[in-house]
Amino acid sequence: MIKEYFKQFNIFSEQYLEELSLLFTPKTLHKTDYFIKEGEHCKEIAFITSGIFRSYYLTENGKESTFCFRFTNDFLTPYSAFISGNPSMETMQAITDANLLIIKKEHIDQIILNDSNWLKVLKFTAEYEYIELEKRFFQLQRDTASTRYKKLLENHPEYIKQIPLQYLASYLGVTQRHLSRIRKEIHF
Amino acid sequence: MIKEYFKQFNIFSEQYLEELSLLFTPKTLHKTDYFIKEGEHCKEIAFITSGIFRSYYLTENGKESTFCFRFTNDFLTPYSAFISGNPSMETMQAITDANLLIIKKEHIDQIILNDSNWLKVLKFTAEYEYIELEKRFFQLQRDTASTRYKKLLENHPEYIKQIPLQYLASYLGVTQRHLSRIRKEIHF
DNA sequence: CGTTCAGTTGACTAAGGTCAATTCCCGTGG
DNA sequence: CCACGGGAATTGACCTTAGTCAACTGAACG
Repeated sequence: MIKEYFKQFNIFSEQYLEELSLLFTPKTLHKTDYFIKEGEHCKEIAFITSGIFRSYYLTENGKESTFCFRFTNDFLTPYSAFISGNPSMETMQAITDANLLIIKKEHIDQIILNDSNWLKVLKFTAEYEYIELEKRFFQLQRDTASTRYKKLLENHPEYIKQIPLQYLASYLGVTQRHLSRIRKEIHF
Repeated sequence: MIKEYFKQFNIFSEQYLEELSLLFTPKTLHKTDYFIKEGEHCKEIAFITSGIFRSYYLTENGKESTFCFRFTNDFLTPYSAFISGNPSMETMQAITDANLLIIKKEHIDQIILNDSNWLKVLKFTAEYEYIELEKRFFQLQRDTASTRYKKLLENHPEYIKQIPLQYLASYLGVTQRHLSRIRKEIHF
């Protein structure tokens, strides 16, 4: 739940969070529907009440490179487009049927205006996202594809269970052909 | 200059920046000296008045993987260790003789305490660092080593001029042997 | 002139990509 | 219950990219 998420900051009163919840409106997406496409501006943010999303961007030769996945109880936003105001590089697509709670970006901008509690939350979020991305960067730079798969298996077994191999391969930065080789080698 | 850097935020008065400058103390490092080593906590931040630094971390087989470089007029800090308070993954080493202006982290913590101007600066910084890192991540995930080198040549020719190939190769995520191949192929 | 350090190159190996064929799985309709 | 159609995953054969190790070149400098 949204309220649960914001409680971790120990900043907002129960009543405030109650009111905040009212600003979100439900929305349903079906498998293969888009939340946002490359080139669009970020006009809304969503909280995923059910479903899985994939974020990808396009390479020069027109192929898709998977950046990340978002699951139930995650927030869903093209983060760099959200903070920069630039058009999104990412395309975010539902890979299962999904239910969202949506809030307009203009709403957010109003809420956080000159509010140092929200400033703290956004600073925390940016720092958190940085650290997570840095971890992935380190892995991508120094580990072999096989090591990356093994670590994913340890740290995020839910990825391997719930996500089609085609997307997993692209997330790990290899082809599906090669991921198959890796899986064969590991599961002996 | 430090004052110049903070002027971009249009937040601080000339006088405030003057006082701020006084909190920094000069320090000289020689080529191969360390600013911080892996495992240490981040206790100070530096502004580079002259020199070049390299940040790297260690891989499983004991090799070094170069994360980034910092030049004159950049700030120098193991950013993720700074924001998280955890021991640094990064080792930061001078690759030329260098002059720094140092400020203690405890000083910073005092200054920013409940100061919403500084909160804005730190939020901006975190978001900026996130976006820069995301760009590099995208490149690493989708481009070949050859493309990465070409882009570096376009966007940061100063890297190629000023940094030993050994470190450049590691920054690009390849061996020096392979970088040599790439250079040969490009410079016809 | 030797020494040292940075960069290049050759020969070989390993990791990973390409393309296409095949198998597996599962749902749906007869 | 079976047939078959389509999407997901695996595999084979071959090619390209990148790593390993070691020898070599070349400038820099006392």
